[in-house]
Amino acid sequence: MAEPSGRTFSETDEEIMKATYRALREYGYADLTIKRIAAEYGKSTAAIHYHYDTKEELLAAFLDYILNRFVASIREIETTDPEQRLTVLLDKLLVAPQENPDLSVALLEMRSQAPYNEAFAERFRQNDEYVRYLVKAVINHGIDENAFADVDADRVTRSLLTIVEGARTRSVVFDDVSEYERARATAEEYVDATLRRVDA
Amino acid sequence: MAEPSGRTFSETDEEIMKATYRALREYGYADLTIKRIAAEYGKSTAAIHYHYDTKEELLAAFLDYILNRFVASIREIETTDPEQRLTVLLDKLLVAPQENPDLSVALLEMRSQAPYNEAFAERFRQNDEYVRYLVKAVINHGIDENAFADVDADRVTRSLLTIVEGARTRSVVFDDVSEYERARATAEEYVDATLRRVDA
DNA sequence: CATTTTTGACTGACTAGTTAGTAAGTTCGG
DNA sequence: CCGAACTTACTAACTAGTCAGTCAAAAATG
Repeated sequence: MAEPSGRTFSETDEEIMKATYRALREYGYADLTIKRIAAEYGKSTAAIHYHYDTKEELLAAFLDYILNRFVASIREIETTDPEQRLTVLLDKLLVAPQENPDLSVALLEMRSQAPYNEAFAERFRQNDEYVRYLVKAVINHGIDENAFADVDADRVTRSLLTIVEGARTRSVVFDDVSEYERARATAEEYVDATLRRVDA
Repeated sequence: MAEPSGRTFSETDEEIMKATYRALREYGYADLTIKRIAAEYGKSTAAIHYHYDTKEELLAAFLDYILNRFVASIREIETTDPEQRLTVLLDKLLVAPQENPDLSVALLEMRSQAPYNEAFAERFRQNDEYVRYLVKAVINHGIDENAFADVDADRVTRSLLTIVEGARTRSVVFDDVSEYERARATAEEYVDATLRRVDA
Protein backbone atom coordinates (compact mmCIF):
# COMPACT_ATOMS: atom_id res chain seq x y z
CA MET A 1 0.00 0.00 0.00
CA ALA A 2 1.51 3.27 -1.16
CA GLU A 3 1.76 5.92 1.51
CA PRO A 4 0.02 9.09 0.49
CA SER A 5 2.11 11.89 -1.05
CA GLY A 6 5.66 11.81 0.26
CA ARG A 7 5.87 15.44 -0.81
CA THR A 8 8.25 17.60 1.16
CA PHE A 9 8.10 21.33 1.81
CA SER A 10 10.91 23.87 1.97
CA GLU A 11 10.92 26.17 4.98
CA THR A 12 9.42 28.96 2.88
CA ASP A 13 6.74 26.66 1.51
CA GLU A 14 5.93 25.48 4.99
CA GLU A 15 5.49 29.05 6.17
CA ILE A 16 3.05 29.66 3.35
CA MET A 17 1.22 26.47 4.30
CA LYS A 18 1.00 27.67 7.88
CA ALA A 19 -0.27 31.04 6.72
CA THR A 20 -2.88 29.28 4.59
CA TYR A 21 -3.82 27.18 7.58
CA ARG A 22 -4.39 30.26 9.74
CA ALA A 23 -6.32 32.09 7.03
CA LEU A 24 -8.45 29.01 6.45
CA ARG A 25 -9.32 28.64 10.11
CA GLU A 26 -10.13 32.33 10.39
CA TYR A 27 -12.16 32.91 7.23
CA GLY A 28 -13.20 29.45 6.06
CA TYR A 29 -12.61 28.03 2.61
CA ALA A 30 -15.31 29.99 0.80
CA ASP A 31 -13.81 33.30 1.92
CA LEU A 32 -10.21 32.28 1.57
CA THR A 33 -8.37 34.71 -0.70
CA ILE A 34 -4.77 35.10 -1.77
CA LYS A 35 -4.84 38.49 -0.12
CA ARG A 36 -5.75 36.94 3.21
CA ILE A 37 -3.14 34.23 2.93
CA ALA A 38 -0.60 36.92 2.04
CA ALA A 39 -1.63 38.95 5.09
CA GLU A 40 -1.04 35.92 7.33
CA TYR A 41 2.24 35.33 5.55
CA GLY A 42 3.16 38.95 6.20
CA LYS A 43 4.08 39.56 2.57
CA SER A 44 2.40 40.80 -0.60
CA THR A 45 -0.02 38.78 -2.73
CA ALA A 46 2.58 38.71 -5.48
CA ALA A 47 4.88 36.94 -3.04
CA ILE A 48 2.36 34.12 -2.84
CA HIS A 49 2.10 34.02 -6.61
CA TYR A 50 5.86 33.87 -6.83
CA HIS A 51 5.78 30.51 -5.05
CA TYR A 52 2.51 29.19 -6.43
CA ASP A 53 1.34 30.20 -9.88
CA THR A 54 -2.33 29.69 -9.18
CA LYS A 55 -4.60 29.52 -6.18
CA GLU A 56 -5.57 26.00 -7.16
CA GLU A 57 -1.95 24.89 -7.13
CA LEU A 58 -1.46 26.38 -3.69
CA LEU A 59 -4.56 24.69 -2.33
CA ALA A 60 -3.59 21.32 -3.75
CA ALA A 61 -0.24 21.72 -2.01
CA PHE A 62 -2.04 22.70 1.16
CA LEU A 63 -4.10 19.52 1.06
CA ASP A 64 -0.90 17.52 0.67
CA TYR A 65 0.51 19.36 3.67
CA ILE A 66 -2.49 18.90 5.94
CA LEU A 67 -3.21 15.30 4.95
CA ASN A 68 0.45 14.40 5.42
CA ARG A 69 0.24 15.70 8.97
CA PHE A 70 -2.90 13.73 9.56
CA VAL A 71 -1.33 10.54 8.25
CA ALA A 72 1.76 11.14 10.38
CA SER A 73 -0.42 11.44 13.46
CA ILE A 74 -2.12 8.11 12.91
CA ARG A 75 1.10 6.38 12.00
CA GLU A 76 2.35 7.12 15.51
CA ILE A 77 0.10 4.45 16.98
CA GLU A 78 2.28 1.83 18.59
CA THR A 79 -0.16 -0.45 20.32
CA THR A 80 -0.10 -3.92 18.86
CA ASP A 81 -3.10 -5.50 20.55
CA PRO A 82 -5.75 -5.48 17.78
CA GLU A 83 -8.65 -4.51 20.00
CA GLN A 84 -6.78 -1.65 21.59
CA ARG A 85 -5.30 -0.61 18.29
CA LEU A 86 -8.72 -0.34 16.69
CA THR A 87 -9.94 1.79 19.58
CA VAL A 88 -6.97 4.13 19.36
CA LEU A 89 -7.35 4.39 15.59
CA LEU A 90 -11.03 5.30 15.81
CA ASP A 91 -10.13 7.74 18.56
CA LYS A 92 -7.62 9.48 16.33
CA LEU A 93 -10.19 9.70 13.55
CA LEU A 94 -12.77 11.20 15.88
CA VAL A 95 -10.76 13.21 18.37
CA ALA A 96 -8.51 15.08 15.96
CA PRO A 97 -11.35 17.07 14.37
CA GLN A 98 -12.89 17.61 17.79
CA GLU A 99 -9.77 19.40 18.90
CA ASN A 100 -9.71 21.71 15.92
CA PRO A 101 -13.28 22.59 14.96
CA ASP A 102 -12.41 25.49 12.65
CA LEU A 103 -10.21 23.26 10.57
CA SER A 104 -12.92 20.61 10.47
CA VAL A 105 -15.35 23.15 9.10
CA ALA A 106 -12.91 24.25 6.42
CA LEU A 107 -12.11 20.66 5.54
CA LEU A 108 -15.77 19.84 5.04
CA GLU A 109 -16.00 22.85 2.75
CA MET A 110 -13.07 21.52 0.78
CA ARG A 111 -14.51 18.02 0.70
CA SER A 112 -17.73 19.44 -0.70
CA GLN A 113 -15.65 20.91 -3.54
CA ALA A 114 -14.19 17.56 -4.54
CA PRO A 115 -16.79 17.04 -7.29
CA TYR A 116 -15.64 20.28 -8.94
CA ASN A 117 -11.92 19.95 -8.26
CA GLU A 118 -10.13 16.86 -9.44
CA ALA A 119 -7.00 17.71 -7.45
CA PHE A 120 -9.03 17.80 -4.24
CA ALA A 121 -10.94 14.64 -5.15
CA GLU A 122 -7.76 12.71 -5.79
CA ARG A 123 -6.16 13.75 -2.52
CA PHE A 124 -9.19 12.97 -0.41
CA ARG A 125 -9.62 9.66 -2.19
CA GLN A 126 -6.01 8.70 -1.61
CA ASN A 127 -6.20 9.67 2.04
CA ASP A 128 -9.37 7.65 2.49
CA GLU A 129 -7.80 4.65 0.82
CA TYR A 130 -4.89 4.82 3.21
CA VAL A 131 -7.10 5.10 6.29
CA ARG A 132 -9.20 2.24 4.99
CA TYR A 133 -6.08 0.18 4.50
CA LEU A 134 -4.98 0.81 8.09
CA VAL A 135 -8.34 -0.01 9.66
CA LYS A 136 -8.73 -3.09 7.53
CA ALA A 137 -5.24 -4.28 8.48
CA VAL A 138 -6.05 -3.97 12.17
CA ILE A 139 -9.26 -5.92 11.73
CA ASN A 140 -7.56 -8.64 9.71
CA HIS A 141 -4.83 -8.82 12.31
CA GLY A 142 -7.50 -9.26 14.98
CA ILE A 143 -9.17 -12.00 13.00
CA ASP A 144 -5.85 -13.80 12.54
CA GLU A 145 -5.13 -13.61 16.26
CA ASN A 146 -8.62 -14.88 17.03
CA ALA A 147 -9.40 -11.65 18.87
CA PHE A 148 -12.16 -10.77 16.42
CA ALA A 149 -14.86 -12.87 14.81
CA ASP A 150 -14.26 -13.95 11.25
CA VAL A 151 -16.03 -11.05 9.53
CA ASP A 152 -15.70 -9.40 6.14
CA ALA A 153 -12.98 -6.91 7.12
CA ASP A 154 -13.58 -4.66 4.15
CA ARG A 155 -17.25 -4.41 4.89
CA VAL A 156 -16.77 -3.65 8.58
CA THR A 157 -14.09 -1.09 7.76
CA ARG A 158 -16.34 0.77 5.37
CA SER A 159 -19.15 0.79 7.90
CA LEU A 160 -16.90 2.22 10.58
CA LEU A 161 -15.62 4.93 8.25
CA THR A 162 -19.17 5.84 7.29
CA ILE A 163 -19.95 6.36 10.96
CA VAL A 164 -16.82 8.49 11.37
CA GLU A 165 -17.70 10.55 8.29
CA GLY A 166 -21.25 11.05 9.55
CA ALA A 167 -20.02 12.30 12.88
CA ARG A 168 -17.65 14.72 11.20
CA THR A 169 -20.31 16.18 8.96
CA ARG A 170 -22.93 16.41 11.69
CA SER A 171 -20.57 18.06 14.15
CA VAL A 172 -19.84 20.75 11.58
CA VAL A 173 -23.37 21.30 10.28
CA PHE A 174 -25.02 21.24 13.68
CA ASP A 175 -22.09 22.82 15.50
CA ASP A 176 -22.19 20.01 17.99
CA VAL A 177 -18.95 18.46 19.17
CA SER A 178 -20.85 15.81 21.10
CA GLU A 179 -21.51 14.07 17.77
CA TYR A 180 -18.01 12.64 18.07
CA GLU A 181 -18.69 11.11 21.45
CA ARG A 182 -21.89 9.65 20.13
CA ALA A 183 -20.16 8.27 17.04
CA ARG A 184 -17.56 6.62 19.21
CA ALA A 185 -20.39 4.92 21.10
CA THR A 186 -22.05 3.89 17.84
CA ALA A 187 -18.79 2.51 16.49
CA GLU A 188 -18.23 0.69 19.76
CA GLU A 189 -21.71 -0.83 19.59
CA TYR A 190 -21.13 -1.77 15.98
CA VAL A 191 -17.78 -3.37 16.77
CA ASP A 192 -19.35 -5.20 19.69
CA ALA A 193 -22.12 -6.55 17.52
CA THR A 194 -19.95 -7.63 14.61
CA LEU A 195 -16.37 -8.19 15.77
CA ARG A 196 -16.47 -9.25 19.38
CA ARG A 197 -16.03 -12.95 19.84
CA VAL A 198 -18.36 -14.46 22.40
CA ASP A 199 -15.90 -17.23 23.28
CA ALA A 200 -13.39 -14.78 24.81
CA MET B 1 -43.51 18.48 17.17
CA ALA B 2 -43.65 21.55 14.95
CA GLU B 3 -43.52 20.79 11.25
CA PRO B 4 -40.73 22.62 9.56
CA SER B 5 -41.54 25.92 7.83
CA GLY B 6 -45.12 25.92 6.55
CA ARG B 7 -43.99 28.66 4.19
CA THR B 8 -45.88 28.91 0.92
CA PHE B 9 -44.66 30.19 -2.41
CA SER B 10 -46.51 32.21 -5.04
CA GLU B 11 -46.30 30.94 -8.61
CA THR B 12 -43.68 33.56 -9.41
CA ASP B 13 -41.66 32.68 -6.32
CA GLU B 14 -41.86 29.02 -7.20
CA GLU B 15 -40.53 29.70 -10.67
CA ILE B 16 -37.59 31.51 -9.14
CA MET B 17 -37.05 28.57 -6.79
CA LYS B 18 -37.07 26.20 -9.74
CA ALA B 19 -34.62 28.43 -11.59
CA THR B 20 -32.39 28.45 -8.51
CA TYR B 21 -32.68 24.68 -8.35
CA ARG B 22 -31.54 24.29 -11.96
CA ALA B 23 -28.71 26.78 -11.56
CA LEU B 24 -27.59 25.03 -8.40
CA ARG B 25 -27.52 21.63 -10.04
CA GLU B 26 -25.65 22.97 -13.02
CA TYR B 27 -23.02 25.17 -11.34
CA GLY B 28 -22.97 24.06 -7.73
CA TYR B 29 -23.37 26.31 -4.72
CA ALA B 30 -19.91 27.89 -4.83
CA ASP B 31 -20.46 29.12 -8.38
CA LEU B 32 -24.09 30.03 -7.97
CA THR B 33 -24.64 33.66 -8.94
CA ILE B 34 -27.71 35.86 -9.25
CA LYS B 35 -26.83 36.19 -12.93
CA ARG B 36 -27.04 32.44 -13.42
CA ILE B 37 -30.29 32.15 -11.52
CA ALA B 38 -31.65 35.01 -13.63
CA ALA B 39 -30.56 33.24 -16.80
CA GLU B 40 -32.44 30.11 -15.73
CA TYR B 41 -35.39 32.28 -14.80
CA GLY B 42 -35.24 33.86 -18.26
CA LYS B 43 -35.26 37.39 -16.88
CA SER B 44 -32.73 40.01 -15.79
CA THR B 45 -30.77 39.94 -12.53
CA ALA B 46 -32.75 42.96 -11.38
CA ALA B 47 -35.90 40.87 -11.76
CA ILE B 48 -34.50 38.51 -9.15
CA HIS B 49 -33.64 41.42 -6.90
CA TYR B 50 -37.18 42.73 -7.33
CA HIS B 51 -38.47 39.59 -5.60
CA TYR B 52 -35.59 39.00 -3.17
CA ASP B 53 -33.59 41.92 -1.85
CA THR B 54 -30.46 39.94 -1.17
CA LYS B 55 -28.89 36.71 -2.32
CA GLU B 56 -28.93 35.46 1.24
CA GLU B 57 -32.67 36.00 1.50
CA LEU B 58 -33.22 34.12 -1.75
CA LEU B 59 -31.10 31.20 -0.62
CA ALA B 60 -32.83 30.99 2.73
CA ALA B 61 -36.13 30.83 0.85
CA PHE B 62 -34.67 28.19 -1.42
CA LEU B 63 -33.72 26.05 1.55
CA ASP B 64 -37.28 26.36 2.85
CA TYR B 65 -38.50 25.31 -0.57
CA ILE B 66 -36.25 22.30 -0.97
CA LEU B 67 -36.53 21.08 2.61
CA ASN B 68 -40.33 21.39 2.45
CA ARG B 69 -40.31 19.11 -0.57
CA PHE B 70 -38.10 16.67 1.21
CA VAL B 71 -40.34 16.64 4.26
CA ALA B 72 -43.41 16.20 2.05
CA SER B 73 -41.80 13.16 0.43
CA ILE B 74 -41.15 11.43 3.73
CA ARG B 75 -44.57 12.32 5.09
CA GLU B 76 -46.08 10.24 2.29
CA ILE B 77 -45.07 7.02 4.02
CA GLU B 78 -48.22 5.10 4.83
CA THR B 79 -46.97 1.79 6.14
CA THR B 80 -47.87 1.27 9.76
CA ASP B 81 -45.86 -1.83 10.60
CA PRO B 82 -42.92 -0.39 12.59
CA GLU B 83 -40.27 -2.62 11.09
CA GLN B 84 -41.39 -1.91 7.54
CA ARG B 85 -41.89 1.76 8.30
CA LEU B 86 -38.34 2.10 9.59
CA THR B 87 -37.02 0.42 6.45
CA VAL B 88 -39.02 2.71 4.17
CA LEU B 89 -37.94 5.76 6.13
CA LEU B 90 -34.25 4.87 5.91
CA ASP B 91 -34.79 4.14 2.24
CA LYS B 92 -36.19 7.60 1.65
CA LEU B 93 -33.27 9.15 3.48
CA LEU B 94 -30.78 7.19 1.42
CA VAL B 95 -32.43 6.83 -1.97
CA ALA B 96 -33.54 10.43 -2.50
CA PRO B 97 -29.97 11.78 -2.75
CA GLN B 98 -28.97 8.79 -4.83
CA GLU B 99 -31.52 9.78 -7.45
CA ASN B 100 -30.32 13.36 -7.63
CA PRO B 101 -26.57 13.43 -7.19
CA ASP B 102 -26.07 17.02 -8.39
CA LEU B 103 -28.47 18.31 -5.78
CA SER B 104 -26.76 16.20 -3.12
CA VAL B 105 -23.46 17.78 -3.99
CA ALA B 106 -24.93 21.28 -3.79
CA LEU B 107 -26.66 20.46 -0.52
CA LEU B 108 -23.42 19.30 1.05
CA GLU B 109 -21.87 22.57 -0.06
CA MET B 110 -24.69 24.44 1.63
CA ARG B 111 -24.43 22.30 4.74
CA SER B 112 -20.74 23.12 4.94
CA GLN B 113 -21.72 26.81 4.99
CA ALA B 114 -23.97 26.41 8.01
CA PRO B 115 -21.24 27.55 10.43
CA TYR B 116 -21.01 30.86 8.56
CA ASN B 117 -24.70 31.33 7.80
CA GLU B 118 -27.15 31.31 10.66
CA ALA B 119 -30.16 31.11 8.30
CA PHE B 120 -28.76 27.93 6.78
CA ALA B 121 -27.84 26.49 10.16
CA GLU B 122 -31.30 27.06 11.55
CA ARG B 123 -33.02 25.42 8.59
CA PHE B 124 -30.78 22.37 8.54
CA ARG B 125 -31.12 22.03 12.29
CA GLN B 126 -34.90 22.24 12.12
CA ASN B 127 -35.03 19.71 9.31
CA ASP B 128 -32.80 17.34 11.22
CA GLU B 129 -34.93 17.69 14.32
CA TYR B 130 -37.99 16.76 12.34
CA VAL B 131 -36.37 13.72 10.75
CA ARG B 132 -35.08 12.68 14.14
CA TYR B 133 -38.57 13.04 15.56
CA LEU B 134 -40.00 10.81 12.84
CA VAL B 135 -37.40 8.07 13.20
CA LYS B 136 -37.64 8.14 16.96
CA ALA B 137 -41.44 7.89 16.78
CA VAL B 138 -41.20 4.79 14.60
CA ILE B 139 -38.75 3.17 16.98
CA ASN B 140 -40.85 4.01 20.02
CA HIS B 141 -43.90 2.67 18.23
CA GLY B 142 -42.01 -0.54 17.52
CA ILE B 143 -40.97 -0.84 21.16
CA ASP B 144 -44.58 -0.31 22.29
CA GLU B 145 -45.80 -3.00 19.93
CA ASN B 146 -43.08 -5.35 21.14
CA ALA B 147 -41.66 -5.48 17.62
CA PHE B 148 -38.37 -3.92 18.77
CA ALA B 149 -36.27 -4.51 21.83
CA ASP B 150 -36.54 -1.97 24.61
CA VAL B 151 -33.69 0.29 23.54
CA ASP B 152 -32.90 3.95 24.04
CA ALA B 153 -34.83 5.26 21.01
CA ASP B 154 -33.04 8.59 20.95
CA ARG B 155 -29.67 6.96 20.99
CA VAL B 156 -30.51 4.49 18.22
CA THR B 157 -32.07 7.26 16.13
CA ARG B 158 -28.95 9.39 16.35
CA SER B 159 -26.77 6.47 15.41
CA LEU B 160 -28.88 5.72 12.35
CA LEU B 161 -28.81 9.36 11.27
CA THR B 162 -25.05 9.46 11.68
CA ILE B 163 -24.79 6.50 9.33
CA VAL B 164 -27.10 8.22 6.84
CA GLU B 165 -25.08 11.44 7.05
CA GLY B 166 -21.85 9.55 6.55
CA ALA B 167 -23.17 7.86 3.45
CA ARG B 168 -24.33 11.18 2.02
CA THR B 169 -21.00 12.87 2.57
CA ARG B 170 -18.96 9.95 1.29
CA SER B 171 -21.05 9.53 -1.83
CA VAL B 172 -20.44 13.19 -2.67
CA VAL B 173 -16.76 13.39 -1.78
CA PHE B 174 -15.82 10.08 -3.37
CA ASP B 175 -18.36 10.31 -6.18
CA ASP B 176 -19.57 6.86 -5.28
CA VAL B 177 -23.29 6.18 -5.25
CA SER B 178 -22.67 2.69 -3.87
CA GLU B 179 -22.05 4.32 -0.48
CA TYR B 180 -25.81 4.46 -0.08
CA GLU B 181 -26.23 0.74 -0.63
CA ARG B 182 -23.47 0.10 1.85
CA ALA B 183 -25.00 2.45 4.40
CA ARG B 184 -28.32 0.71 4.06
CA ALA B 185 -26.56 -2.57 4.86
CA THR B 186 -24.78 -0.97 7.82
CA ALA B 187 -28.02 0.47 9.13
CA GLU B 188 -29.68 -2.90 8.66
CA GLU B 189 -26.88 -4.60 10.59
CA TYR B 190 -27.11 -1.98 13.29
CA VAL B 191 -30.87 -2.35 13.56
CA ASP B 192 -30.47 -6.12 13.68
CA ALA B 193 -27.95 -5.89 16.47
CA THR B 194 -29.82 -3.38 18.59
CA LEU B 195 -33.53 -3.46 17.77
CA ARG B 196 -34.39 -6.95 16.61
CA ARG B 197 -36.04 -9.01 19.28
CA VAL B 198 -34.79 -12.56 19.42
CA ASP B 199 -38.08 -13.87 20.78
CA ALA B 200 -39.97 -13.04 17.55
C1' DC C 1 40.62 39.17 -3.12
C1' DA C 2 37.68 42.67 -5.23
C1' DT C 3 34.27 43.41 -8.37
C1' DT C 4 30.71 42.23 -11.42
C1' DT C 5 26.83 39.24 -12.59
C1' DT C 6 23.20 36.41 -11.60
C1' DT C 7 19.54 34.78 -9.03
C1' DG C 8 15.86 34.17 -5.54
C1' DA C 9 12.55 36.52 -3.14
C1' DC C 10 10.19 39.85 -3.16
C1' DT C 11 7.12 44.97 -3.68
C1' DG C 12 3.82 48.30 -5.59
C1' DA C 13 0.99 49.29 -8.99
C1' DC C 14 -1.76 47.59 -12.11
C1' DT C 15 -5.45 44.95 -15.16
C1' DA C 16 -9.37 42.48 -16.53
C1' DG C 17 -13.05 40.25 -14.98
C1' DT C 18 -16.76 39.20 -11.87
C1' DT C 19 -19.94 40.11 -8.19
C1' DA C 20 -24.23 41.78 -5.54
C1' DG C 21 -26.92 45.33 -5.53
C1' DT C 22 -29.11 50.07 -7.23
C1' DA C 23 -31.59 53.63 -9.74
C1' DA C 24 -34.32 55.39 -13.17
C1' DG C 25 -37.18 54.54 -16.59
C1' DT C 26 -40.60 51.24 -19.41
C1' DT C 27 -44.39 48.04 -20.28
C1' DC C 28 -48.77 46.33 -19.66
C1' DG C 29 -52.97 44.26 -17.56
C1' DG C 30 -57.07 45.44 -14.73
C1' DC D 1 -53.94 55.56 -15.00
C1' DC D 2 -51.91 53.05 -11.43
C1' DG D 3 -48.93 49.72 -9.72
C1' DA D 4 -46.67 45.26 -10.23
C1' DA D 5 -43.16 43.32 -12.77
C1' DC D 6 -39.92 44.15 -15.02
C1' DT D 7 -35.33 46.26 -18.26
C1' DT D 8 -31.10 48.74 -19.18
C1' DA D 9 -27.38 50.77 -17.48
C1' DC D 10 -24.81 51.46 -13.92
C1' DT D 11 -21.55 51.32 -9.49
C1' DA D 12 -18.48 49.95 -5.94
C1' DA D 13 -16.12 46.36 -4.23
C1' DC D 14 -13.46 42.57 -4.70
C1' DT D 15 -10.97 38.84 -7.15
C1' DA D 16 -6.80 36.17 -9.24
C1' DG D 17 -3.15 37.05 -11.62
C1' DT D 18 0.66 40.14 -14.15
C1' DC D 19 4.51 43.07 -14.72
C1' DA D 20 8.40 45.88 -14.18
C1' DG D 21 11.46 47.00 -11.07
C1' DT D 22 14.20 46.54 -6.29
C1' DC D 23 17.47 44.51 -3.30
C1' DA D 24 20.49 41.52 -0.87
C1' DA D 25 23.14 37.65 -1.05
C1' DA D 26 25.42 34.03 -3.59
C1' DA D 27 28.19 32.83 -7.56
C1' DA D 28 31.19 33.76 -11.20
C1' DT D 29 34.94 36.32 -13.03
C1' DG D 30 39.33 38.87 -13.68
